[in-house]
Amino acid sequence: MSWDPVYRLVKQIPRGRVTTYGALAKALRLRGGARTAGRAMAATPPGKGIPWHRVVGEGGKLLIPEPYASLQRKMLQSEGIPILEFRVDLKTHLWSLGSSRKPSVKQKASRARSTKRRR
DNA sequence: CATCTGACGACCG
DNA sequence: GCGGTCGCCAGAT
Repeated sequence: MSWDPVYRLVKQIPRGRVTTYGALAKALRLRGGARTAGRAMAATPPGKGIPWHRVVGEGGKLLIPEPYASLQRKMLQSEGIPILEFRVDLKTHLWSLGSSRKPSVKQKASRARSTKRRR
């Protein structure tokens, strides 16, 4: 598949270092941009020795959903990379005084498809 | 073959 | 800072 170059690069990330999807995409000139790099990781076949956990979002943010997220944190920490993460889950627990936002349980249904593409 | 789906990120209000 | 939109395109159905 066309992910080969991506995997090859990711495999070269030295222990204790990380990179971002955007950087990856840029380095490889992926036409789809960071997103394509992301898909490449999502399609990463396990057991191939590909250190997918060393690829994070721009700014060092961990974007992947569970159950990978916790695994990734664990692996990175075991490599000596501290994860700074304090902050409560404001998104779901913040009570906006008075009015403002409502904490409804609405799913974020990932990024809503653009207006034309609704289902 | 047609559609839907996103491990993103830049931009805008 | 936060939520929504847009571009982009390889797989899965």
